[in-house]
Amino acid sequence: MGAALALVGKGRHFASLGIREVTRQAGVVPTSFYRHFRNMDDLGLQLVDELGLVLRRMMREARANVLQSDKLIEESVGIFVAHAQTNRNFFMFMAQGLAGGSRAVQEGIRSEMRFFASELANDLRRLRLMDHLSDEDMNLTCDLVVRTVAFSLTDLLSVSPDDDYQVAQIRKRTARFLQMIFVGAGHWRSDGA
Amino acid sequence: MGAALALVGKGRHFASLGIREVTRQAGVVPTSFYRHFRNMDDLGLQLVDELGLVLRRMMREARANVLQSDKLIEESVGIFVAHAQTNRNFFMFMAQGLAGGSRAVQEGIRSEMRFFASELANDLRRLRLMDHLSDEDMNLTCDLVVRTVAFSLTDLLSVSPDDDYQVAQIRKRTARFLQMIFVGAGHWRSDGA
DNA sequence: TCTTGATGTGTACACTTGTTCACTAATGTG
DNA sequence: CACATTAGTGAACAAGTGTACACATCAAGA
Repeated sequence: MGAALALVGKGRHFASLGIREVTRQAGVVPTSFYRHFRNMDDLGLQLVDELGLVLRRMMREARANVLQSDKLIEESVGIFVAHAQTNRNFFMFMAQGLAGGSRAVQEGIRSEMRFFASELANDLRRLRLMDHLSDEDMNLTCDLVVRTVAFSLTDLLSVSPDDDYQVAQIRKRTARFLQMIFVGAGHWRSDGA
Repeated sequence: MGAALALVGKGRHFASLGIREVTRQAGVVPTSFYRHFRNMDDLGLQLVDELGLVLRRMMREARANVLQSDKLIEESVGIFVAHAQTNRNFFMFMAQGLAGGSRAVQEGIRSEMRFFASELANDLRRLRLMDHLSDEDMNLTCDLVVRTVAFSLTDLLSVSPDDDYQVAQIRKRTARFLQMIFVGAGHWRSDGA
């Protein structure tokens, strides 16, 4: 799995990886592959599972560091960007899987995102933010937030992680996107405005 | 190019297509490929060009049909969904290229999206909508709108085009996303709210 | 210490792949 | 008509691919 991620990190698309290629990168003979996975799709699914863990770690850290701050959005985006950089390959895999890849992988990533959005909704409720929103509209909002961040991920991954200026630019832009969404949510009338 | 799109439409990822595979689908001998393209990346780039045409056609139709209506958002989303269905393979290719694919293809698609967003900004200015936004914030808003629609594209493409219920659901949800964004933009103070 | 389960190895096979080259059929322009 | 350009063909080659099978290594538990 590490080898596959490494190749993805080098710019290859997961869908184009072959068994031999992956095992070669792993420094292992091709037949060994079958000891762990039935095929590449299987490998992809296990990567999605592990991606789930990464996302959960990120969420935990966000929750711990963002409680008391009034700069909730900037902080959260900052944490997201930091995690995306340290787990760059994982997030590349995720971005790739959002649209392409096997049906199953795509569905897996999508479901991780749904989970993430619903956790975000819980947190906002707990912090008594956006209290006027119906449950449905709260989910709508959080879904939109998660999508926006996910899209920013593709921006982030398309620039060098060392290009501090561009990274800061993306961070700022993402934060402003979220601000605009929350302004919209703040003025949203759940009874059909 | 049609053959490549057809394969993408069948669920294969563009990045995983090979020359022989494409020519086979095209009913032509592999060597013929080189009469038209230097390699698969080249094919991808030409597809991006043609995608640009498709998007422009869509824009023209949206402009023609949406002028007088007060349901601007719903209408526009409807037109988008309709085009996404009739050019399903093209839009699949686009969705795939958003995150993966070769650097050049990705940059091409991204630049189409930027163009689209700036055209949208022009239109809104011309209709004297969101007049209080600075140029920069107008661009921000339109960029967010285009991203949101692009993400909805991935939803749309992951359900059967005949599943009218799900398609309608996605259309409604997308429209509400956009409404929320525009509510946010409407209350946005360009001097740092 | 012997057994067992998990992991890795080496060889083999039948296909598929990208690309080359010289050749042929079709097309439209002078 | 003749001619030049464009598109398609068929054979060939070295390299890479997925997968099967029998065998080797090794850690852990009895």
